[in-house]
Amino acid sequence: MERLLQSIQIGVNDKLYIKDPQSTTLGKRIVEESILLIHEIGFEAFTFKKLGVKIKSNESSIYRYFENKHKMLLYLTSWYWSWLEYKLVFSTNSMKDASEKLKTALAIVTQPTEVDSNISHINEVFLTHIVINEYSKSYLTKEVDTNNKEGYFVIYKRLVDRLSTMIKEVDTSYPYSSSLASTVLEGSLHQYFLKDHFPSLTDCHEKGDPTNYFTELVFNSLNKKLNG
Amino acid sequence: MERLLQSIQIGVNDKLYIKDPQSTTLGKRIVEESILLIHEIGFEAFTFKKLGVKIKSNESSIYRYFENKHKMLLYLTSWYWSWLEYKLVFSTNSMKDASEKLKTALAIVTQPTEVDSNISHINEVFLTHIVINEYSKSYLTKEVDTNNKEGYFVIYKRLVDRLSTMIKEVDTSYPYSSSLASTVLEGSLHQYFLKDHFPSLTDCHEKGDPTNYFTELVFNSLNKKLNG
DNA sequence: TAAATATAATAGTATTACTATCATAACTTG
DNA sequence: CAAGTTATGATAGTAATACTATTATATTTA
Repeated sequence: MERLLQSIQIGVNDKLYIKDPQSTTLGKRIVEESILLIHEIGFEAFTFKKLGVKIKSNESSIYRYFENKHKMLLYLTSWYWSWLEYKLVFSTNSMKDASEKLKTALAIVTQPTEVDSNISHINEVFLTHIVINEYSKSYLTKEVDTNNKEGYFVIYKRLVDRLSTMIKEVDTSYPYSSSLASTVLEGSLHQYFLKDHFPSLTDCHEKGDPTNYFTELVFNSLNKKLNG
Repeated sequence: MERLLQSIQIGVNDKLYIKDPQSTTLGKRIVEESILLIHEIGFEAFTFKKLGVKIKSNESSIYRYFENKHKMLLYLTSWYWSWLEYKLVFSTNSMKDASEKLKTALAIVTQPTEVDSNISHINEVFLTHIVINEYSKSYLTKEVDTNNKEGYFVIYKRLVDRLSTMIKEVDTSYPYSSSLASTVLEGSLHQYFLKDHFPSLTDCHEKGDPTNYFTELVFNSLNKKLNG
């Protein structure tokens, strides 16, 4: 799978950048180092000026790639969801049994990202951390609806839809497949956050816990039980 | 219940303010109008200067009540969770059957806030909207751990704990009571957000849907079923 | 080699998120 | 009711942010 992923272009909405950062060395460095810097100091404290210093380039050069840091966050998180979507599709598309398929899908979206799969200059471990800590900020804004109309969230929406479809394939009669799918995706990020900062609010302390918790949650909600 | 609530002091951590806004007319106006303004323009665009203009007072006077707008958000959201906690406690403490109790609790925490119960100068409908749209921002920061140590999230944590305890009272063997409780609280806010901005990602379009969805989700996870 | 393009350097602006100081208004207590 | 205390208001000032604009200098390409 790693080899397959290496040859694939992770595609994000081209309105998210002014100039495609994948197209130049500087662009790649901007993306690469922005992940490290946001991870390090957090999105609030992150500025293009600081990034410029870090990459020994100029603030104004970064502005030629991204309109502002919010669009950059949308770019990075879209990249992440696109990457997850590929992992999901490759792992499940050959599967026939709907329950096994859903089980695999749930594992993909709830497992921790532990190794940098070296697709590119992008550090997926740090990026996952950014998604956990900052993704909500990308849509909890007054501009959500316009941003949504411009297609900035299509990849995430498609991912929820894929999960929702897999849920329906296990139990057609279940009326909350979209809610359950969105709960799993959002909830999984939340459980990882709680594990690090509010351990008393979660039971997911060990590696496989989020996957087990959400797998049980989903299959207990559906008529056709796993392995049953 | 409304009468009971009227006589109760909603208590928030006193480190969240410099001077207790409940203690003066100006303080109450600051809180009252901040809710309207944050609701109107969003937390990012909200500033003490703008609030000063709105309440025909001075920026510097507001700084005498709150250190900064982040602490103000923590104050407002703490107030909200405290209010919800009282509603939860009053509605459930006389109940004996664990399942019925949990069912009632889930209804309280997932129901939409539709009427301003007129406890005070605080508009609970708008405040609920603020919690849905801004609460995550209060903890998704680099300062979470220090803020947490200072007790800024105690009320929320106590609420999750109450829910978690009620879950355990229905099914002692369930190993994810804290995760389930935190999923319900966070997930409920998320479903309301999706309903307004990403309707395709949720099935909760009608009034009672979030309550039904989460009630089913919880009871299907537990051994002792509702009405069974 | 000239032209085109990308990047770097510098300067400048409005706004934000404050702090500090001083004046005045309002309330409190002797 | 006067004097003191405290609350509020007005103004000014600062460093940082989030940009825009301009010009200079590399680097690439035709």
